[in-house]
Amino acid sequence: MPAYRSPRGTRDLLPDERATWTEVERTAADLAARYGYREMEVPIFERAEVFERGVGEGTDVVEKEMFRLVPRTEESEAWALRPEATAGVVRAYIQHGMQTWPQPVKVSTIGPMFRYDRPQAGRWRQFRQWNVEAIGDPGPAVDAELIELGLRFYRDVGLDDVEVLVNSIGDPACRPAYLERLVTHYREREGLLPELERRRLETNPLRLLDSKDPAMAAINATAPHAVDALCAACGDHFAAVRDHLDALGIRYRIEPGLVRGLDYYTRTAFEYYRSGAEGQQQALGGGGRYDGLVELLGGRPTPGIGFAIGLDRVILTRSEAGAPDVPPTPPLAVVVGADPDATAARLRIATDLRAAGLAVRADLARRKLGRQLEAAVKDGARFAVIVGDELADGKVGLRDLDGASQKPVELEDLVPILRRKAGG
RNA sequence: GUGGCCUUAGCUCAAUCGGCAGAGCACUGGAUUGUGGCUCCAGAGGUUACGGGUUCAAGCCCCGUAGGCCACCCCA
Repeated sequence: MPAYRSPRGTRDLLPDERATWTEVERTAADLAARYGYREMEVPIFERAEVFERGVGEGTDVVEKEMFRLVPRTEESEAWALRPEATAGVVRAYIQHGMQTWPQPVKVSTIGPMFRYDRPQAGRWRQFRQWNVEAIGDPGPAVDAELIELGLRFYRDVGLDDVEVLVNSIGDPACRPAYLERLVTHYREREGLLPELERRRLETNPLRLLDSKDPAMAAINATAPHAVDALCAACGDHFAAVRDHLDALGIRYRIEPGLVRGLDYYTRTAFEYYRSGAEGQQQALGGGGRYDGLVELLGGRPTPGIGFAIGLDRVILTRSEAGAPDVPPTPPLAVVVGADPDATAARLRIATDLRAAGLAVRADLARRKLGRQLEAAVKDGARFAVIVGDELADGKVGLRDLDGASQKPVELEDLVPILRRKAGG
C-alpha cells in the first residue's frame, strides 16, 4: 500500500500501454491533416463562464461534474478544468479574430478532459479526447464529411463494427414550438412519470426522450419527435445531410430519441457506438452542429459543427474486441561489454551510434556479459555490439541476436552496417 | 450523487474452525571468472488498502474511511 497513488478516476499510462496510445493518436492526427483539419491546442482550464455559458448552466456536465479550481484570492477569476474542448476552441476562434481567416476554419485537437464523476470502467475523471471542429460552414456537406471522418478513424484503428446514430434536434426557429408540444405531451401524463423525470420536465424536457426507465417506454412511444417537427429550413438541412451520407455510401441509423447532453447543439446530432453495445456508457464518440455557440460566447453569429471521440474508450473497446496491443519500439542494438566496469567505452560507442541517428541502448549496469545479453534479448533488440579486448585494435563484435551469428567489425564500419540492417 | 460486490508481494492468486502470511510469474545475484531466451540455486520484496473495535489470539468477525468494479445517473 503505497503512501501515494494516482487520484481517483485517473491512471498512469505505462510504456507498454502508451505505445498503443501513440499509434491511435498518430492515426487521428494523420487523418485530421489528410482531411484538411489543422492541429491546434487550447488550455486545459478556462474561465468557468466559458463552459457555463457555452455548455449550458443546466447541464449535468456543468452543474455536477465540473472541476472548479479554488481561487487563490478573493479577486481571482473563477476557473475550471475543461470538461470538453469545443467551448475553448470557439473562445479561441473569437479571441484571435479567426472570422477574418478564410472560412470555414477547420481544426483538430487532442488532449485531456476532466469531469468529476463517479468512475467506472470506460469512465474516468481525466480522459483524452480527439476533437475535430469546422467553424464557419453552415453545412450540410461538412456535416457528412465529419461523420464519415469519425467512421474512418474507428476503422483505421481496428474497430470495424462501429455504427453511427443520427438525428436533427432543430434550431431556435422550430425548437420552442416543438418543446411546447413535447412538454404538453408529458404534462398530460404527469401522473405516470417517475419522480426524477417529473423534475427533469422542468429543467431539460428533451432528456426525457432517451430515458431508460421502463415506465417511460410507453409514454415515449407516442411522444412527438423533433425530426417530425422541424421548420422548413431545418428539415431541408437534415434531408440534405442524409443525401450526402447516402452519396458517400455511409450506413447510418436515424434515432429520433438521440439528444445530446450539451446545450449548444442545433440541427445535426450524432453518436458513435460499437454495434450491439448501445447505451450511454458505451458511446465511443459524438458530435453535432452548434450554430449558436460563437454568438453565445460573444462573437458574430457563426455556424459550426464538430465531434469528440473518447480515446480511452476506443482503446478499451479495441482490446475487448481482441485487437493486439501495439508493442513499444525496441532498440536496433544494445552495446554490451565483456568487462562489466568498462561503462565509459560502452557509453561512448552508443553515443556515437545515436549521433548517427540509430536507436541504440547502452547497457550501463555493471553486470557480467551473459546478463547483459540476456537483457538485450528481452529488450527485443536485433543486434548486440560487444565491446572487449579487440577494442584496442579498433574492433568490436557485432552479434545477430536472432541468428546467434557473430563477426568482428571495424569500429568505423559500424554505422554504415547498422544503417543498412535498419533499412532492410 | 444513490445502491450492491470486492481489496493479501510489482502482477495472478493460495492460506482448513479465528491459531507461525505462502506459491507461480516478474526483479536482483550466482552456477570456477568473454557470450542470450532453457535449467538449477539464492536473495530482495508484506503494518494482509487505511483507521478503529471484539478476542488469549484477527488476512479471516464487527464499524468507519479510501480505492476498484457493477447497476443507476450522465457523458466520451
